[in-house]
Amino acid sequence: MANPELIPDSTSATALAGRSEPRWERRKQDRPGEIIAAALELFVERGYAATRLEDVAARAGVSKGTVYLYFANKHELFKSVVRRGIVSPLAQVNDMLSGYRGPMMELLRLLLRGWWTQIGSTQLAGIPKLVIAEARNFPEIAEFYYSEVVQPGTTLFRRIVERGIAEGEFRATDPEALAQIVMAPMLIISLWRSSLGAGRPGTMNPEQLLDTHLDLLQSALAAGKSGHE
Amino acid sequence: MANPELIPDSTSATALAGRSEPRWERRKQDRPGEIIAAALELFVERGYAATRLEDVAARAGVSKGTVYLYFANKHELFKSVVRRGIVSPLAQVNDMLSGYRGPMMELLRLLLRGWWTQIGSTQLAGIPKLVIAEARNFPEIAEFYYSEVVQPGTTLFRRIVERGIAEGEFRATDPEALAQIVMAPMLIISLWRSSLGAGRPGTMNPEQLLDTHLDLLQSALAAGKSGHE
Amino acid sequence: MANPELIPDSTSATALAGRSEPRWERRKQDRPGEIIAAALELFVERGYAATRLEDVAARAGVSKGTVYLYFANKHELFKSVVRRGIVSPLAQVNDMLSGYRGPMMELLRLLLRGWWTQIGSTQLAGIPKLVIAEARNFPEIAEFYYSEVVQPGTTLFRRIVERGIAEGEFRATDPEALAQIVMAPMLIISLWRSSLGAGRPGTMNPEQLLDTHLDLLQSALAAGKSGHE
Amino acid sequence: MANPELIPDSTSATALAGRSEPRWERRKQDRPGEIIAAALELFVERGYAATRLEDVAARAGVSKGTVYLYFANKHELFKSVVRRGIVSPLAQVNDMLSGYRGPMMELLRLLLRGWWTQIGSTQLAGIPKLVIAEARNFPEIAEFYYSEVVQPGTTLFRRIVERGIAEGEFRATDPEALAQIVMAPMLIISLWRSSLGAGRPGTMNPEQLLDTHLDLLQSALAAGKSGHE
DNA sequence: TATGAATGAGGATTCATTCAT
DNA sequence: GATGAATGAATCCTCATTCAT
Repeated sequence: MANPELIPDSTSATALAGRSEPRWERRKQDRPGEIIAAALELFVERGYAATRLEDVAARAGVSKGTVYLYFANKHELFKSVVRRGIVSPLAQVNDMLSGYRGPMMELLRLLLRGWWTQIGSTQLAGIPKLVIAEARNFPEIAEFYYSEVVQPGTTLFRRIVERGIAEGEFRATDPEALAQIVMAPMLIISLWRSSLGAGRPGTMNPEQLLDTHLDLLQSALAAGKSGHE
Repeated sequence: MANPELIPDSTSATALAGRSEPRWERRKQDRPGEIIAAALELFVERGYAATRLEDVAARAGVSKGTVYLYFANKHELFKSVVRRGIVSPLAQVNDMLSGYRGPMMELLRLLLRGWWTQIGSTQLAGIPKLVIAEARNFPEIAEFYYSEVVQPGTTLFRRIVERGIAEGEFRATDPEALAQIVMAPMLIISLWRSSLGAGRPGTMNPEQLLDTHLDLLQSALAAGKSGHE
Repeated sequence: MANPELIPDSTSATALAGRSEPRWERRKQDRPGEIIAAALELFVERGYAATRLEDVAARAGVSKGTVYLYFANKHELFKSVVRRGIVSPLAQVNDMLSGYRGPMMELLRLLLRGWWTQIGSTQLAGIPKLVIAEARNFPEIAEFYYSEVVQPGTTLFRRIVERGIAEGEFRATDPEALAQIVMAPMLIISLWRSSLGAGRPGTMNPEQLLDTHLDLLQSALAAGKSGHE
Repeated sequence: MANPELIPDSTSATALAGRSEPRWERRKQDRPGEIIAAALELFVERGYAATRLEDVAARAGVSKGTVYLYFANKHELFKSVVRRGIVSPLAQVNDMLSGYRGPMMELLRLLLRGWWTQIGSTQLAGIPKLVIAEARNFPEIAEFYYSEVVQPGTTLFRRIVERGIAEGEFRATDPEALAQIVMAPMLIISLWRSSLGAGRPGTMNPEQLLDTHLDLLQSALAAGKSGHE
């Protein structure tokens, strides 16, 4: 049996264009893709255990048995949902990075804003909630997410910060903690949109939040250079 | 039947003293308290659905039937766990605030460090994960958490910021977004400790993270004052 | 959890008395015993897979869930049925043997007739069919039955035969094959009664069959002594 | 639709020659024959319910749908397997009998040894286990097996015995019981080979068993003539 | 109060069967 | 004829909940 969730997305030329559609659009006859999309919605809405396979099937427009045609069991379906939900964002980020030249602060701005248009505003924003909620019950997923998202993400931002410091753009600060602080608002936005904020539109303005966050970072990192001299 | 989870915690004189024990310690023969404590552990570890009442009973050292003596059903037990997990932190925060006089930046430092010793480093840090994971299935809990924690918390920090700006301590910034940014690392720490980071000690240094966060805030908010003049 | 099927039958003073009741009668409140008895009937009637746990529960007069209170799953219930169905006959046989003194031919007669009254004419006669039908799917049961019934049984009869030969009562014959031949009619009777013959009363006369078998054995083994001289 | 299982086997000239190949060899493109052969193996190995049609199809080298091209459903496939497994042996026996002249004891020896080479040592030996295990769930098969195998077989051996007695070759004995005793070892061998003994090569020596059986019969029946006079 | 045996609704999973291609 | 994707009835099993003691 083929592992449909591992089929890489063909291309991503438009990655920086700001489309809000997920990269892995539902193609005609892409049964596993349709099932994963339906499962993502329901898992995010209700959580793993409260999601019945029958509902996933119904939302995907197939029968219960069809789900088992493509996924060995609920556990595997969940893992496929998360894997695909991780693979796709990673590709987006790589797109954002490729060939960047310029100030580090500008890169941070590009990444956070790109994250919002490519990921944060899409269904993919539901993945962190899923992973956080089920990490204890899915050690494999936790390990996967840690090594494929958390670590690379932290490393990415740490390197940007380190480069900024090295080039005199930023003042000296603990890079590890700084990287975590830079990423924090993205997590807050994801979680809010897929959890408490789900029924409360207007309670959070993600773009405003990200912009304020970037402004503060710029001030803090620039200020440090002269302010402490 | 009494609602044990609503019994207020006796006193809180030692709130700022830095104890790491939860305020609602298990008293002798405090059956409901023991059950709630056991339930909190298991709910955080496994999630709501994956936690069996039988295991809660076993961990509390009582029988399955006894749980139903104090809680109408699993739903109510969960709500009691979260309510008590919220009531307690709120009391702590109020303690931290009462009678503060001094610079706002110092108050922020006091609050975040106090949060770590009083809440973040205790079992109570598991509550946010619970609420985030089950918000969709427990609208009542979501509403409760939103109105009792999120809104008051945001308001609290917003007012501090506004006062800091008014008094010339901070530069002008969007207070709502800033409040969310100030709180973000506390959420990140809570979630990390109760989810992905559970089996990965040493991957996060909360106190370092909070300190760096506070330093950046200080730089950013102070920098602004002159930087934009 | 206690292993109810391993609780030894209290006594067996009446072992040779020819009761047709199973030794492990259903005691008041012996839930597991009642469930095993019901399961034995249904497994023999329909086979393992075609027996629904719900039907077992219904025949035992309990609910579905109660079955799982005493047996981890269908597999374990089946194993318990077979184990108890083996333990009991073994005790019977030991009773028949204890303290026997006399001619070996008489012992064979005693064993086969005792088998009929104690086992062959009771529900226990259904066990061999179960084991034969499911041996491939239950290697553990197969191993258990082989080492606890087939081997000891063959050894028992082989020793009787060998002793008969040594004492000049029987003529020399291959003891292993002879033991299998001596036992064969018991298996034929068991299988007939629990399978093809179930709806065909009168098609087999087990006592007549055993008597004829014993007569033939007597003739064959005695004849040999002089016939080959 | 043709009933492929009723197509008679072409010839049987070599019936007494001792081939160990089944008579109904798989001919080129004999789809139903291939499916039945695969089904026989799996039914014997696992039992009726535990055999999945998909596995039968796979072993026969066809697709699941193809099975339904030739057999209305699983039930019918099973009946076809058993019918063909019965038709074939019956033809073998008839071959063994045709034109026999000589002592009855010699005929018994011929039949039992012929049974071993033609049936007992082949896959056909699995049929009795199948029939015994599923008799209750397949009354039609039970009836068929009873009327086509058990009754004719018993009648055959009864007549041989009666003739032996009438001609003074054997001593007087209950012919019905005797017939059953004569046949018993064949059943024991079949069941052993297809069940408990499947993973235990060397635990039974069928030819030795049959020879000992025949020797005992000869002694018993001959001895009787003079021994009881 | 406290217990734990008993219940049965709910949901994951299997697999015989169908049918469009 | 042949295929195998799709279906959904059937059944195992879990666990929240009840209640007699």
